[in-house]
Amino acid sequence: MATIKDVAKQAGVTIGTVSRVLNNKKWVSEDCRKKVLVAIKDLHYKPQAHARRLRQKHSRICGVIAPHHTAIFRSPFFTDIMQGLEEIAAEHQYRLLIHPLNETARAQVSYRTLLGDGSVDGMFVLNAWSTDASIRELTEANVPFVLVNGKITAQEELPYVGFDNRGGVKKAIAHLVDLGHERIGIINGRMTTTNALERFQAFQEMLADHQLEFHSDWVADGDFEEEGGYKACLKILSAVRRPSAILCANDLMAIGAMRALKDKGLSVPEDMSIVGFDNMEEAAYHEPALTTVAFSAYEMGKLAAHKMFQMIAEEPLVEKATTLQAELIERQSTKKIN
Amino acid sequence: MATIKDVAKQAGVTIGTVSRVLNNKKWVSEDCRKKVLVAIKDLHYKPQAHARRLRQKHSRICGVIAPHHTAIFRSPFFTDIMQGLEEIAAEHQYRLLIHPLNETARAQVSYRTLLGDGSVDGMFVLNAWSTDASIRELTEANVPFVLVNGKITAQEELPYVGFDNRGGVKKAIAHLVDLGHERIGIINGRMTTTNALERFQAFQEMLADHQLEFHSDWVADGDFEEEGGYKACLKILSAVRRPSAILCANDLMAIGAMRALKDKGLSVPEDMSIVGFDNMEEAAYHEPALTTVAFSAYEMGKLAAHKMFQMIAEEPLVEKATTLQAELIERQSTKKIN
DNA sequence: TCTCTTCCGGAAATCGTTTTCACCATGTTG
DNA sequence: CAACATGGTGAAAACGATTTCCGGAAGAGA
Repeated sequence: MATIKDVAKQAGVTIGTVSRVLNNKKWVSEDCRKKVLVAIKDLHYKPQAHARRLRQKHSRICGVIAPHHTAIFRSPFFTDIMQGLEEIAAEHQYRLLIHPLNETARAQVSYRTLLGDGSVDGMFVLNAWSTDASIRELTEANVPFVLVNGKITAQEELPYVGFDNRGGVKKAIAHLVDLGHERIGIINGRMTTTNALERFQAFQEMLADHQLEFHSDWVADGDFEEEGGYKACLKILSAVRRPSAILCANDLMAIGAMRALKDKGLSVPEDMSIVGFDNMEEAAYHEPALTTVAFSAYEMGKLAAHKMFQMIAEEPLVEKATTLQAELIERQSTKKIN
Repeated sequence: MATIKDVAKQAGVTIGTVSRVLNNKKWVSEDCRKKVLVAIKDLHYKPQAHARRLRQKHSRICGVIAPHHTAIFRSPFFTDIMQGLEEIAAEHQYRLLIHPLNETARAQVSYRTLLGDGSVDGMFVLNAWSTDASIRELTEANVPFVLVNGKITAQEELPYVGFDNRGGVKKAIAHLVDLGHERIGIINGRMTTTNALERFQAFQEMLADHQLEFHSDWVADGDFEEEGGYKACLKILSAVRRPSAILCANDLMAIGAMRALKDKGLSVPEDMSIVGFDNMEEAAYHEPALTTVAFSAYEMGKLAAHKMFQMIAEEPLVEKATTLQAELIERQSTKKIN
């Protein structure tokens, strides 16, 4: 490996001069610059990243971590976020360092440890749990970070990008009310997540706003999984009085719920209207096509990255927490009630 | 930020001693070790990664690059590979550095530049094109690398992990022959990729083996996309004599092909048998369920990572190129011919 | 008591850069 | 002509760790 010394010797100058050429600094004669450039090319010289970073105190690398998930690459949701992060990172010539977490590491992830070693200029924290107090370590680490699609319930406002769950639920409920529904149930996601929490809270508020009945028999947890949605739906169907519509906190559970309905001999939307969340690809192909509240995880990733690079550039953040607007996509799984 | 000097001062020892404690070296008294440990904890000290790496010449980081693809996180195929990489990396306490490539960067990616700066201990190259001669730079860079799911057509054998495409095609054709098919068409993927190339070559050979007719009217390119599969199928259907079965180089094209057949009023498998590749999730749900050749991208990722860590440990590779076996999954899209 | 290990701490070199500072020519101004 | 900018260069000091080498103290054996 050629070092800067070799280049200097070859070009007949000192390493200081080589460094100036490398970093496009002023005060290098055209003559000298050329000599150095030739030497660099001849020796296939490439500055050592670590040496450079040691001196410069930054790495052009951002970390990505999802503290509560094992198979980070398995979920289209995560990967959509990362695609957004990646594209904006590329624009800034930054790279993404993925922090794998095995079973033991996840149990006791220390953000101070992860950030304190200076290997990243910033950190994206994906899907943090609302109960994860250790997030607060991030603020002590003195490294910019952005919480994405999951934040802790805390007093202080941390840099955050997420979905406008209230707005989404509002649109969904308004749609169902428009169609004449008065008995509306909900299949929830895991309540440690921000999205599940906010969707459920908004659900309750919207029912109150429309002066609709809230019935605990019409509430079930589905854990954001297809199978969970199936079971949750069965539970709701076992109620003495049934709702006429069910709001599902994501599409996967909605598909599970529709499977349960089919198994029980009920048809969608004739016997039950279903609304999902996320607008995943299968939602459009499903029979019947699923009415759903659409959010873009990809856009969320881009937004998060933009926020990050503002912080890295030490520009003031116009808003600490940003939410993405929801769009209701009406398909065949909801129907006017008679 | 506390440095090793601060810790040394606090503990009343020299930095050499602190370093020995940090790296669990011998010749440190229990007494002294404790003092240092306390100081480290008190000061929230974390060794600077870059300084350490500068000295130690390795980073516990592996790079991941997909030189010919923009949206690396968009394909379940890539992300499955990465999930495999990630899990094995976690076992070795390695992290993954994703190299984003924007339009301009992709055009002139230089592996020498990417690897020469010493920021990664190894590099995974995903889906390299068979025509990409610049891959050869990797060998000069003196950094371990593994080609995954895509290799160049070259004399020398490079470290590679991929699918046993021959075996897969062999099983698919044998299955169709068993069912009595004699006229078999193929919808190809992009021919710059190893998988498409190998699948097509194997297809031709297997036809010859079974002494079946090879007809250029029954061959079409579908670019690995759903829409491409649709168009390619239409092209094949326009032949004067039609095949009775079509092999599709991936499931996405198979689904497109089946859509084209449906549009033309033909039914699968009654009028046409279809075999796909990859066993993507939708293949099982599709109506009719798709018979397909199953490969596991996830396993491929794990295998690639294992190979990588063998190389990093400087153990001799038992085999340079490894291929994953295929499994034929028979579903409803193929049928015995009368 | 002397010497020879054995065990451990401290000083200094090193990794490969960037950055600061000093210096020397030149040319410019008072 | 003195004083003073100014552009170009080299020498050396960081950056924060690891690693090597040296030497002192303690303990053992003669």
